[in-house]
Amino acid sequence: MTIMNTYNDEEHPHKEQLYTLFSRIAAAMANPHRLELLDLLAQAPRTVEELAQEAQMSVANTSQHLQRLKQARLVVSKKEGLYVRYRLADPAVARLWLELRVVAQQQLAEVERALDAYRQQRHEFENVSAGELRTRLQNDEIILLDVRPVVEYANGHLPGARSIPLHEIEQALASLPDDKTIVAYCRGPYCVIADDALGILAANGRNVARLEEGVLEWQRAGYAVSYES
Amino acid sequence: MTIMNTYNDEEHPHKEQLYTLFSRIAAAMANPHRLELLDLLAQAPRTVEELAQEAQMSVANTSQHLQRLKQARLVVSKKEGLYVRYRLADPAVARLWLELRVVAQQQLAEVERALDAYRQQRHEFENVSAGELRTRLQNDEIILLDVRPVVEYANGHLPGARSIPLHEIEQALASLPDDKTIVAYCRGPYCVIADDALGILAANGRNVARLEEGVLEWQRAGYAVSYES
DNA sequence: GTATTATTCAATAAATCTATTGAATACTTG
DNA sequence: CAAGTATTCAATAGATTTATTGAATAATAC
Repeated sequence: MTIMNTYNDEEHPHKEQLYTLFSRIAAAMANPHRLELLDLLAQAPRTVEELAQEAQMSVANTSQHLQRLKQARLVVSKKEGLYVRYRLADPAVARLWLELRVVAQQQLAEVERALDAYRQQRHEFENVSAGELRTRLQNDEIILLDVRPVVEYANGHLPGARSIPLHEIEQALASLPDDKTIVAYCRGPYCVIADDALGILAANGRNVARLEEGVLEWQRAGYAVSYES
Repeated sequence: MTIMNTYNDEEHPHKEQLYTLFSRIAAAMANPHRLELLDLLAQAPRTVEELAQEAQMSVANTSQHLQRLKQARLVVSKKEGLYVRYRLADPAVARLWLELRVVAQQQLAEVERALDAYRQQRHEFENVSAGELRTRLQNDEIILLDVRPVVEYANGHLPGARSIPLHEIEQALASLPDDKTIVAYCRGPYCVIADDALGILAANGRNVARLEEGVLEWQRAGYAVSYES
């Protein structure tokens, strides 16, 4: 079969340049470590060493990956005294990362399997939807906990959420009412922090449930985010 | 500085698997040719040879790139007699591609420059916004032309648009009223087909304007798409 | 059956990407 | 100024990606 093509690259040599620019963004995201870094930065800005620690990689390696992200303009850095603090270049970057996960989860059955392997208590706790959460929170029927590190809470959290980082859960037990369901959330559906927190709470006889959405997903659904405590 | 991390990979070895799965999607998009293929498939399903022709690459090379896209579940293929026809695996893939371009355009000034180089008549024609188009179309003040190939029009087009592929513009001139502004659109802001069409129309004394949005952008803005003529 | 056509496979060399290592740089503290 | 710390740079080897080429496969036409 022979096809005629009337408007192609012969006449428009600059088309390839455009696709090359777009592909550089994708290439910057085409590495599991860099995605983890983006994921962390989507929660809150961080220094190189903090990122290296959280992502369990060497500082030099982390620095190199950050520079590739920076070159693609997905993140920006600012020198703060002795440290260099990185953050996402724009909220649109977080949306792109979210959209990537949507496609992955829809198309790759492996994601479901890997998620079950990673979040082993995934099916142990009752899930609360974002909509349900809002009404039950307004009716004062539940307590909502943000169990991420404080820096992430400070960078934006769900309205009405109380910050209790995972490692402080046990000490905070006494201050939590035992007549209400405690709902915990963390970075989103691919994060285990909330599961771990709920495990501790459930072991102490509390009535618990999980919100799978993180701040990003909450925002994407059109809900507002709080920055004050 | 030393940092304590209480919930990391030591305890959760499956986390890396998840990020690896996500990165495979990005890796599949990390090549200009594959993005061009995705872009074409976002307009309409096509056979390998059609894609090779449109993207100006060898059939073998096109086939290999298509298989990488297929492996990442971004496209699916169906054997139809002698041909293999590829299409996007899901509308979410088109949304991801759109989101990638949004980030690129926002963050990379080079995109603006490359776009100007590619669409040399970019600033020659008046632009019509999607909202304005709708009202002016309802008031019967304009004619809206879809100048993409017929297969793409058949795969979905803006309501009220008339299909006149670029290479048929000259013959169709007589059938176009000369007392109305003619608005043309094609695949979106990174496509020159509409510019070329408007060039011909303007040279023939018509009053013209361009709609930068393509069907994808139109849909993303929440407007409905027609499939009938 | 044979010839034809569309697509895929296999093999290769050039280019790019990655993690590691140790050294270099830049800023702060005293 | 010297010492200490966070980050980046440079060099390297191993792995992955790419385009090209020619052969292999599968469906159709005669």
